[in-house]
Amino acid sequence: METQTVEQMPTQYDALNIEKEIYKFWEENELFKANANSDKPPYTIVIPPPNVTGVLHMGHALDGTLQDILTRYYRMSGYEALWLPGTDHAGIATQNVVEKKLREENKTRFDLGREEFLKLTWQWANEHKGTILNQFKRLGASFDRTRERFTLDKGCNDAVKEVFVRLYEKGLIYKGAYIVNWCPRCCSAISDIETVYETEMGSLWEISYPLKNEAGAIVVATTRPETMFGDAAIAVNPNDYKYKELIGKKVVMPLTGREIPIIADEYVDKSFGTGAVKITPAHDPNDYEVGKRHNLKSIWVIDENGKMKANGYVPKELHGLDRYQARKKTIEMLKIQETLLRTLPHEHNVGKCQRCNTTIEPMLSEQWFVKMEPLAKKAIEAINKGEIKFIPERYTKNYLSWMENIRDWCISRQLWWGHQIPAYYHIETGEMVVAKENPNPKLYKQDEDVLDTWFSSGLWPFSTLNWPDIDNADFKKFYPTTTLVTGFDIIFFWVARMITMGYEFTGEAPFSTVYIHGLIRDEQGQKMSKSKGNTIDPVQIIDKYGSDALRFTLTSLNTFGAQDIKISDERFEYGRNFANKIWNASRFTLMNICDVDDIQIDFNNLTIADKWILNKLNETIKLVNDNLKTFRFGETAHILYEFFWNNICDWYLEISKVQLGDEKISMNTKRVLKYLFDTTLRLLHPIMPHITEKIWQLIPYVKNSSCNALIIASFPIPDEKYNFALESKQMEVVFETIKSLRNLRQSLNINTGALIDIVIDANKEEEIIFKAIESYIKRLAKVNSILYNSQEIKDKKCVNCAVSNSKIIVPLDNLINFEDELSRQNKKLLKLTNERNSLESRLNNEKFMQNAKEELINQTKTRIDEIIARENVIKELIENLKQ
RNA sequence: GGGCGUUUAGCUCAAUUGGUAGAGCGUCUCCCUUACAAGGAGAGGGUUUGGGGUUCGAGUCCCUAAACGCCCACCA
Repeated sequence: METQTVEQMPTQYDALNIEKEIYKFWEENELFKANANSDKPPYTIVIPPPNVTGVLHMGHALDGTLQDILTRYYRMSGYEALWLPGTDHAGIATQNVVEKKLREENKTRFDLGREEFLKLTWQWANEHKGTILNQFKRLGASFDRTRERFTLDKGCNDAVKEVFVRLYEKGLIYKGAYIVNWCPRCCSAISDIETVYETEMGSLWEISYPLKNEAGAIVVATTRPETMFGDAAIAVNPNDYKYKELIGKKVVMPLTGREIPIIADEYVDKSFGTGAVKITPAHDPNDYEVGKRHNLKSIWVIDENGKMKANGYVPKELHGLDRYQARKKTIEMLKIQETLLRTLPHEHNVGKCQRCNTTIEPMLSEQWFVKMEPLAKKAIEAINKGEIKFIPERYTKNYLSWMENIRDWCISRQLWWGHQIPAYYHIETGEMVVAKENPNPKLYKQDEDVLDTWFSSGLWPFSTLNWPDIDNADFKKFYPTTTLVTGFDIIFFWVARMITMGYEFTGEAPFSTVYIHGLIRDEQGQKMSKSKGNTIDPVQIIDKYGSDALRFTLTSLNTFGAQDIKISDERFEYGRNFANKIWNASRFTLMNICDVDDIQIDFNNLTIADKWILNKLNETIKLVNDNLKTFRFGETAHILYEFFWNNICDWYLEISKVQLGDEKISMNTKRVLKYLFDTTLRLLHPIMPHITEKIWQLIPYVKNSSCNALIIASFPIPDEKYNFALESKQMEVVFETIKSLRNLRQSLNINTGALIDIVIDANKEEEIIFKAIESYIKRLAKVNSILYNSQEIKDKKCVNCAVSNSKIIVPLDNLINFEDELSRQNKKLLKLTNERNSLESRLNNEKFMQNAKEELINQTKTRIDEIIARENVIKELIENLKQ
């Protein structure tokens, strides 16, 4: 790393350059690389693989930051930490991108053929693979890229085939004809959870179906008149007296004249619409079930592209028409025939393809499914036994209710980009063989379909560790993984599947903890999306504010259990300002400790302030450890911010200026400063890795031969020898005194430059404390002299303030506004009196005395004594002011 | 329809087993004091969404109402 002297450090932190320099340092020294042969206990996180087509968004930035914090924390805490990176081949998304490019050249994938198309897609994927993970690097991600994986690489493909074959042999994978969610744009089946429902305003059309051979008709209500050509029956509720007589009769369909029966089925809701439903088994899931019960024929009238089929069931005028045009045309035709009775406005939920937002067409087709129930069983038990914990816990319920009502998973996709299903059909006989390899390529042809992307993602925690080779070092060392970090939006898509697959194939939980964080939203709480144009690009934020600033801000916003995290560009100023504060405080410290010796802190030569800050640091160490262990990231950030800014910067550094000027304690103060910064930078490192690494390496002596980088330095743990309860309490007097005097100066409008003289009227006990802290008071409150004899200023005009149980008197030569001062003191007194009254009423309450903890009672008594003493001081002041 | 979450200062959010509310930003004063104006010092600002209950004591626990948000289910 470049050497730089403290004097050369600019007054503003140059995040951009320093972050690049530091990341390079980590990479060149291979500090992210995990060692499968080490003796340390493992800590493993596998990245939720971002889409290979993707670019970094704020969700990744948050997710990545949290994973990096954990990885760095455990790495520093003595674990063999592995954060395993990789990308997802993202079946539909990637294929869509490549097809779009082809379309620009007026080509389709069919023009190229499967082999050529895949070649092109691989080329594209390989070109883009690096993009997103390189963007993760800007975040400071300490993942081990020597172990980087891709869900479609050879190893993952082997794992997928192994899993598919085993599940098939167990009877847990089957092929069958069912109604699936069909996306006419993607031209593929999709699973239930890839279908999102949106409420839309539509119409409910009432169509009259005349009875056969007699007068009268039955009126059905439908939202989809274009499917009527596939009707196989009209259904009514068996208990519906309106239609009792009609059950078993036939109707003649309008437009086509085909005859269909009227049947009775419980499924029909008497109160909805007209109480009569047309049944279209090939194009509606409920109708399909009804059809099965009544042995109805499935009639396809819409094809894979969402166009009307050109068959005998569909009127010629509609052949090849898009489903929406066909709907319009059908209505027109019905109107002419006067069989359309009414059109009612109707709000309903329409299923859309999660990927392309096209309206789903429920369609009967033959697909591959995973039988989920037996697999889910183990995954449910695991949670109930506590083998896997969700954090926050409430997501457990979510997960369980989904698992308990799980339905079979449609895993085949009519795409080319993905894991091709390892099923082979005999060219002549059609006999099917499911196997990892084609038994004879001359005789067998592989199934054309590929697997749902989430099928391979579901194996990610072990496929990336070289499963099914369970004897390899990585799998042995790092599986099961430790923590999974992700957003709640993919619990079902991904987490649930990893758990089921993990148990089925490795016999154990793929991870012990699932940490669920919130989702990033814009200032208004809206989801960020490109189409809304409300996205904030993390890379731009890093360029503008710095990576550590981004990380710190995101972390601080991610308080425990938060499910929305609202951000705006300006919010990152918070992190930037903090980074800058760290930078400048460190500059100050480094300048002052450049000649520090390499000797331990002399505990016999510590000042009250030293002991206070060491005590505070020790408390902070405990809090940070506790909060990081329990995934309280936002809280950790706040604790560190508060400690660094309010304790170190606002007080200790100012006090250290006094101490550094005192020969007797100067060197020991430097040692304290060194220890303080060394330790605090370690605490901050997981959240703000770059700036802390940079500064830490500039601290004299801390970078020794056994550890030349903060990233692998040990994380602080609390140590009793730094507990100084008494001195910490005494320091409160310093703070109170200085604050009171500052307050006084401000309210009396005393020139900031002017030094004042003060007289302290204290009891013996407190006088000792005040004498010990005189130098701090003088410096920080700009005091010239301190006297302890109030007699000397008896006749002077004075203004006073109460501090602890003492009185600080400031003689004034110039006039002050006694009215203002009086009201200020009265206000203070009132506040104290109110507090005392409230506390006293507690003590007077028998039940409180019975029920409250003794400690609390004692605390209350002590507090009352304190208040009384202060009240007396203030009352006296008020009397003086009145005179 | 079922489930979950949220509601605290003008805004964004804290408050770890119930002990009497804090921070950042914004506002107002003052200050370029030799680490930092991306800074320092100080001030103002809250019947903790409404109602009821348990308790000596409730932002915190229970009931209830409302508003907002999310997830699941998918009635033509």
